[in-house]
Amino acid sequence: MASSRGVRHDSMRARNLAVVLGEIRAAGPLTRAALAELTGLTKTTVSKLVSDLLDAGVVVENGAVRDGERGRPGVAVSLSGHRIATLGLEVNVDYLAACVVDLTRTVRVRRVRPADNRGSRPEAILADLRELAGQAVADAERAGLRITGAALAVPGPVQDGLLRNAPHLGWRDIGVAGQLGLHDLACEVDNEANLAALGELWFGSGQSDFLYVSGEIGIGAGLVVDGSLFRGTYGLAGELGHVVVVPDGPACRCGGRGCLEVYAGQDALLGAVVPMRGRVAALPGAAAALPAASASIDGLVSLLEAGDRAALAAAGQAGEALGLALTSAVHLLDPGTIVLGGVFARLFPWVERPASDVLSARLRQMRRTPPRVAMSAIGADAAVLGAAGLAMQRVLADPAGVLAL
Amino acid sequence: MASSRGVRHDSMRARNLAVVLGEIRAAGPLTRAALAELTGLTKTTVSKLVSDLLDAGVVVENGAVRDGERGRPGVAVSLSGHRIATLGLEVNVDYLAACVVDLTRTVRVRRVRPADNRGSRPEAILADLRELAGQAVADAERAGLRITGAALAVPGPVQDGLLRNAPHLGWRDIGVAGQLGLHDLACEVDNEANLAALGELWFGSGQSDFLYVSGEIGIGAGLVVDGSLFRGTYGLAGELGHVVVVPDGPACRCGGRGCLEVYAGQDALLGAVVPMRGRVAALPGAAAALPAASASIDGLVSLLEAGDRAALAAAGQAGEALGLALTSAVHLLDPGTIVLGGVFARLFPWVERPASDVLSARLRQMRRTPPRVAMSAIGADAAVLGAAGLAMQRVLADPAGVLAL
DNA sequence: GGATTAAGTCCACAATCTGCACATAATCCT
DNA sequence: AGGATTATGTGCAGATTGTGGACTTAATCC
Repeated sequence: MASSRGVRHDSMRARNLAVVLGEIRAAGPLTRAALAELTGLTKTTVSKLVSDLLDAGVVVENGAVRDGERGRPGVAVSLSGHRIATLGLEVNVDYLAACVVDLTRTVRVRRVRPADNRGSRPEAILADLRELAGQAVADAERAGLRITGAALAVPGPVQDGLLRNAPHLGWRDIGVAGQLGLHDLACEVDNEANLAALGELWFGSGQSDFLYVSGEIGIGAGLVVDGSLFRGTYGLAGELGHVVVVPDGPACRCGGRGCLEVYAGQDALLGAVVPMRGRVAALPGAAAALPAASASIDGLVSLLEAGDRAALAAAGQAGEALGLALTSAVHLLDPGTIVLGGVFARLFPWVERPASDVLSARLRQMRRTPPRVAMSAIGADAAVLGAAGLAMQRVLADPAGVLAL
Repeated sequence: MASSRGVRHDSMRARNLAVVLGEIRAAGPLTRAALAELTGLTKTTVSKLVSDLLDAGVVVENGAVRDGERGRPGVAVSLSGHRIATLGLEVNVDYLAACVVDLTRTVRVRRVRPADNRGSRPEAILADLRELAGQAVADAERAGLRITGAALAVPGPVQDGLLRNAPHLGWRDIGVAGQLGLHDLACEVDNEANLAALGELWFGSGQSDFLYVSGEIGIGAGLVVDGSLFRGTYGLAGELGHVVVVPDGPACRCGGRGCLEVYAGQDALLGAVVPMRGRVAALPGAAAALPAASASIDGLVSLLEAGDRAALAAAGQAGEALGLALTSAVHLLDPGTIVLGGVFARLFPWVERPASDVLSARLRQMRRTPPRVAMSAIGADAAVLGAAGLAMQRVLADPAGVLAL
């Protein structure tokens, strides 16, 4: 219920530019005539707007199309990747990353710097990141791109631009964007899971309604409904990792008991398998520690591929627990489909079946078809890419404002 | 990502009318000068817009205000309850209801007709409801009101205007609005829980961020974020009743096991107390049936007031189970506060404490303050009132379109 | 090669908001 | 009291933007 401002002539024009640009983005190359049809504006107006967009280098004409019968062929316009681009950044536990993405969703620059950021001082890490960002921007500018915005993914909940609590970095209440200090470049900050969901939206399978499950060291999720992110009241929605799976299960670092993270977090997967009552415990040996080879997710995948029994049990249990948490999530959030990312994408062959089975068994009566559980189409870069995508959303939502048209 | 239409002159005006009207609604009586300040429009424009709103009977001038220092006093305008009103309707298991609400949120007409709609034929019930609606509209018209829209609350999930499944009515896939057949009056249909949440928003404690928990025969919830309802992808969000509380608990009618409804639904409260592992079962006698006096919620309240042990245990357990489900809901939905309505409002004194205790124990590390658990300020009419409120939202969102300004 | 069809542009016109001037109505100050 | 001051609300010319129909352009059809 934020008090909204009135519409003036310039905002009318700004809005129409955004509408036209949005239609070009959504429906591929389009002629001016088709745009007039789609937007309800007249051909005259569309012509003028498109002309401005061409001047700004946001769109290009790609030659005549004679898609149909007789009559003068139209000239299709589509997004241009030559001028406008945005910067995505990420701080995570063991690396820093930056990328530059153009309007056509092509990744133009990608830089990753391994680092051990556990328990680090924010100032030092953010100085490193600023340097990395500077390199990425320089690369992009050499390619003739203009960076119009940036966003930063961090491994923890963000409220009002403040990183509340990143347990694995040991950071609390850090005004990240301010300390990063990108000169002249607005930089939004958001949760890794939220931005990874936007990554899936922009660079993934092309759906616009899904719940992205981000299994990194913690487990988070980002819900996309009709192409936009649901953030909840304080921006803290989607904490799938702490959904209750077993009410009197083992303690979780969040203060609760039997959260999803206890059963399907990285610690649980990498050896510290916690039996869910009467299930895994019944499989002899499953509750024991896994062989040493599973000290990393790579190791675990090798064990699973080799058919190691304890590893299979661990993955199966994680899948079941995930299915239980997703059942609650489906009832509460009503996602279109479910996309497993991060660790769960790597473990997909072993995790998907148990999770789907739990989900469909429990949802059978309530929905004719339970949401499909799919694997994320993009890999570990989801969050950085999504950060660039978020910055790009700003351009598309208000090209006039961002580009000073 | 619905393809959006361009802005033309008339839509600019329509939007500005809505902006001005919205500001008057949100910030009480306001002078034209204050409106100009708030909306960013000029005094001239505001004057013209307000003049149209006065002509339409949507707002009234309420005399000069000399709120401050020197200078000519302004004339404040505020919403008028004299002309515009909307109709709220509800079909529920044991009654039909209709109400008429004016722009100032005053309930002008209220009609309830007890009925036993279990396993009934939709045609018959909806014909009764049409009659009731007709009476309410006639009452309103006698009072000089003009009904500009309607909405209908039904006890089950609604998708694309179709009532999917109302287990207690025995209805499946009913195009309710069509069968109701209100001539010339657009009628939206939505879930009882969603509309009760809007009821709380419009007629309750004045907050605009909360999760309304609707404990009727089933348990549902409606999330309001910044004054608007979150519906999920298919309009099925908020099914709190089937959030998993105990993964291997007793079977629920939804096909799942250990859902919240099993522990805190009306059946559970009225005698069929199902022990949650190792908790209630430990209280001797709690798992047994309650005395016969508890065949209704009224009876249960009497027992609780009399200090009946089994009843107290049942309410306490329901509260705990509710707390567990709400924990998951808070992590996923991030509501501002939690408002208990329906049965849980009546049982508030016995249910709130255990629910809050579970919630704060489990959220302690993740949030500085867990969401407050409050009692709904409005009673059993929440859903009908909310239905009228939804119809009113349409008027406020587009006064020009609805009132043909 | 002329008729037909459709895309894109040009130009006069219409809708809406802006900015400033001005009338109005109160308080403040002498 | 009466004039100065201050702020509200309205009238009028002007600016911005979209509209609608006529016109030009470029293709296919016959």
